[in-house]
Amino acid sequence: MLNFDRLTLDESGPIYLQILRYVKQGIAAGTIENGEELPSRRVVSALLGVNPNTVQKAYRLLEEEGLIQSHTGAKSCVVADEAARSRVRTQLLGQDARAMISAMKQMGVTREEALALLDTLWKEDDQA
Amino acid sequence: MLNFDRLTLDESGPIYLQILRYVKQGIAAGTIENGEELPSRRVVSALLGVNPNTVQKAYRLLEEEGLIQSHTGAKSCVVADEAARSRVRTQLLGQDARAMISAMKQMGVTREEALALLDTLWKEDDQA
DNA sequence: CAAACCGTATCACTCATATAATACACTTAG
DNA sequence: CTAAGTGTATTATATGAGTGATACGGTTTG
Repeated sequence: MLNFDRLTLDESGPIYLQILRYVKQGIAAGTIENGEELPSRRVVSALLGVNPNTVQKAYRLLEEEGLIQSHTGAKSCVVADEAARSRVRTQLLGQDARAMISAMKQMGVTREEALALLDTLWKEDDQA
Repeated sequence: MLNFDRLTLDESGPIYLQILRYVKQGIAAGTIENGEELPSRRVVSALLGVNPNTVQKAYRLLEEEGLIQSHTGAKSCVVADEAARSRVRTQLLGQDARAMISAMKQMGVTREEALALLDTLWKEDDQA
C-alpha cells in the first residue's frame, strides 16, 4: 500500500497540489506499483493533519488524469502503466526545470554558470 | 525609469508575488540602477490590468525588504547597493534550484542526468 | 449478518487574494 | 499658484482554498 510518510507539507502552495505532486513523483520514480492500493482519504487526512475534503480533492484530480481508480466503498488504487509513468515523469521534470531556466536567463545567468550552480547545490544537498 | 513591459502574469501564484519577483529579478540581473525611479502604483496597475491595491502590496513588501524607498507624493525609487543585489540574486537562484533538486532526487534522477537535462532544456529554450 | 471502513456529497465557516470605489495629504510640473 | 500625479488608507464585495461536521450508500471483514 502506498506510503505517505515522506510527504511533509509546506507553505509553497495549496495542500491538495502538494498531495497530487507527491503521488505523481512516486509514480514517476517507479516506487509505486501498478494496481497498488492508496490509503483511504480519512487515513491520509489524519496522518497529515488536514481535512478529508482536501485529500479528496487531490484524489479526484488524480482520477481525472487517469492515474488512479476509485470504486464506492472500496479503496482506490493506482493504474499507471509504463506510458503514463513516462508521461508524468517528463511533465514533472520539465515543469520545474523550465521555470528555473526562465528565471536564470532573466537574471543574466549563463548556461555554464547554471550547470555549475546545479552541480554545487546538488552536492551540498547530498551532504545535508 | 523601471520598465514593466517584460512582465507577463500567469496562474502560477498570487499577482503581488509575481510583481515582487519581477523587480527582484531586475535588481539581481543588474538591469535596474541604484536610485532608479519606479512607475507609480496607478500606472503599473493600468499596464498590467490589475488593481492598484495589488501593486501597492508588492511595493510595500519591497520596501519592507529595504529594496525600495517611498515618500508620500513623490515616486518610489530603488535603493539596492551591491550587497543587496548579491543577496537577492543568491536568494532567487537558490530558491528555484533547490526546489528542482528536491523534486528530481525524489524521482530517482541522478546528478549526471540532471545536468544533461538542464543542458538540453537550456539549449531548447535558446532556440524558442 | 453486522460492524467497521470506504468513497462521495453537502452545508457553513474562516482566511487570503483580488477587485472596486473613494478619500486625503503631499510633491511636482505647467 | 494650480492642477495633475503620487503614496497611503479605508470600506465593501467576490472568489478560491481549507476546515469542520455530518450524512448516505456500497464494500470488506470478523
